[in-house]
This record gives sequence, C-alpha cells and structure tokens, in this order.
Amino acid sequence: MSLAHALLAALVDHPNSGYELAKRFDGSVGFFWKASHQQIYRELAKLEAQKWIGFQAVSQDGRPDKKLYHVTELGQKQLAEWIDRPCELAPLKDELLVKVFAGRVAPTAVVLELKRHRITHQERLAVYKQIEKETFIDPSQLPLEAKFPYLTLRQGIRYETEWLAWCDEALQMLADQSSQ
Amino acid sequence: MSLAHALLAALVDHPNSGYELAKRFDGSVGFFWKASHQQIYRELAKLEAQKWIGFQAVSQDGRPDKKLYHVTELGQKQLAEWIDRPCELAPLKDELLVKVFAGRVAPTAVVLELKRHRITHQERLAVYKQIEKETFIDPSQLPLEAKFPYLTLRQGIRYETEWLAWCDEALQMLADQSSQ
DNA sequence: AATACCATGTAAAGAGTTACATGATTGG
DNA sequence: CCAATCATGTAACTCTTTACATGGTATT
Repeated sequence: MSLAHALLAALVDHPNSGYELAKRFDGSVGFFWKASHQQIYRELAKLEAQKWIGFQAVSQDGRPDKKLYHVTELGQKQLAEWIDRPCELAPLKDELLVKVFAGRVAPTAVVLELKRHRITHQERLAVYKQIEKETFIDPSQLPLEAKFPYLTLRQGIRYETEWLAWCDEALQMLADQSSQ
Repeated sequence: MSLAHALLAALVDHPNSGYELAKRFDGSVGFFWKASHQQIYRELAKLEAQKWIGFQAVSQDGRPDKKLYHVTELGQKQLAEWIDRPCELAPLKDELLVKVFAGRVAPTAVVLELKRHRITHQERLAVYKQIEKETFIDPSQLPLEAKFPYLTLRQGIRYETEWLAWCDEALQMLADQSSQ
C-alpha cells in the first residue's frame, strides 16, 4: 500500500513522468523508498485508474512522448489521510547485520564486507553533504514547505554518518582480536 | 533468498523451534530482520526439504511437542558461501520519511507522528542499553564469536540514538516555524 | 469463564524482483 | 557502429502480509 503513497509524495513535490520518477527513486527519493521502473509504471497505472493522479501527454522533439503525472485533489486527500494514520517503525531487513551476527562462520569474509560497505557509506555521505551545502544554505530560514524535504536529507546524513562510525567500530573490534 | 539465511544465522547461534524463532524474530533478531511466524514455518519446511537444517521432535509435559531445528553441515557451508558473496546496502523503505517528505500536505499530523516515533525509539534504545549493560560487561574481552552478536547490538544502539536525535531536530525545526 | 501462552500450520492476496520486449535519438 | 539515454510497458515468479484454522495448558 505504500509505494502508492511514496509516488504521491514525489508527485505532490512536482509532476513527473514514470521514467523521471524511476530516476528520482533511484536517487534522492531512494534515500527513503526504493522502487524499480516496472513497479512504478504498474503502480502509476493503478493510481490513474483510481483517479488519485492524472496525466497529460507531452510531446517532445527528438525524444519519445511522455506522460506527465500530477496528483488530483482526491489523491491529495488520500495522501493527507494516510499521513494522519499512525504507522509502525520501518521494519529492518539488513543483510550485512545478518552476516555480522553469523560472523563466526566466515570471519574474514565479514571483515571484507564491512570494508566494502564502509566505503559505500562514505561515498553516500559525501553526496548528501554536498547536496546540503549546495541547496540548503540557511536551513533555519527555509519556508515551512521546504523544511520537510530538508529534514529527510538530514536523516540521510545522520544515517550514513552512523553506519560509517559503526563500520569503523566493528572493524577495529575485529582487528584488535586478530592482533591478540 | 534472505529469510533463509537469517534463519540459518539464528539457528547457528543456537537451535530453536519455529515458535521460538518467531519470538526471537520479534525481539532481538528483529533488530536486523523481521519475519512473521507464517513465513518462518514455511521457510523452515523448505530448508528442511533441502537438508540445510534438520530437526528433532521434542516432547514436553504440559505443552505441545515441538520441532527443534539445527543447521546441518550443508547448511553451514551454504551460510558461509552466502556471507562470502558481496551484498548491496539494505534498501530503505521508511513510511515516516515519506510522510515527512510530503509534510506540507498535513503538517500537524507529521508533528504528531514524529512525537510518537520519538517515544518508540527512546523505549527501544533503553531496552538495548539495558541488554548491553547486563550481558556485555567488558566488550573488549569478549571471545571472537561473541563479538559478532555484540556488534549487531551496537548497531541497534547507534541506530536508535540517531533516530531519536533526528526526531528531536525535526520537532525543533518544525516548532520554531510555528512560533514565528 | 476468559484470556494468554504454547505450538503448528494453510490459503489467498498483495508487493516486489527478474526477465523480456520495443523503438527512437544522441554521443563517442 | 556501438553504447547510452529516453520512454514505456508485459509476464512470470518469488516473497511478504493478512486472515483463517486448530487445540491443549496455565493464569487470573
């Protein structure tokens, strides 16, 4: 039920085609929701059938036509109602943590994975910090509507910072061991 | 493909029945993998059919019989091979962040949700810290095999700490706004 | 007497992944 | 000429969630 609302949230921010949404879900929106283009096209068709969103066909020169989707009034009402319904904390499913938990079965492989993930978190953090620097110069002066997306970026920064620090803690703890 | 490995990881730690696993996945193991009892029973049947796990029927007095599952040698080999294969970062799907992103559609509801989630994170953090205090008195002196589960607990503590801090940051930023 | 806990499952529906499919344009 | 980008979709499969189903024991 939630990809629908993630799409509404993205489209309420600004109208997009399915293709553009797929790219957003692979980039900034992907920091809090992942979805493939197949899933997105299927869900857009459903939302359109329910009249939660509408579209205009836009013809472009040198490129295929696209369907520019926008949220209808009904869609906005549905989104607001969904926000109003309390939700659970996001359920965790983290393969790396499963690997670490079972680490004694393959200790050296776990250390390698930690190093790999450490680098990825570092890269993501750099990207987020860059976005923060470039697009949010004075956060306290933002108008209310801009504070909401800014806060999701802040979560991303905190999240990646935390993972990076944990990878370091883990690598140090496991390195200490082997040098004993 | 991964619930299988999460179950192997839990069973390698120690043998359990499906019922006990369901409780573990609702508690400590749930910090990195969520699964319902229905999913668990179905997956256990599959793993047993593939001979990655085996079980002994245990009869108890005053309680129904249970099937105590354990990981076979083949299962351990499979688990080690899976750990060896590099994995992606866990994909995020967080309803609260979707709500915050679309916050301008229902600002007061978002603040309420932030407050609710803040309390839940606070409670979880307290539980994790309690576990750390009670069962890991001197982490640097732990034998290697105990360091692995300890590190997943550390992740849990960092994760909840980070969420709590972010909820506070968000609530403050949104409160500032309304007082202007 | 009612509720909670122990213990195991099936069935149906919904969500997500992987593979397949097409076709034009642009840049190296 | 080959690869990448733009743009949209279908089909099959797997995974997850929700609801249904049973039945004994322990506690309030």
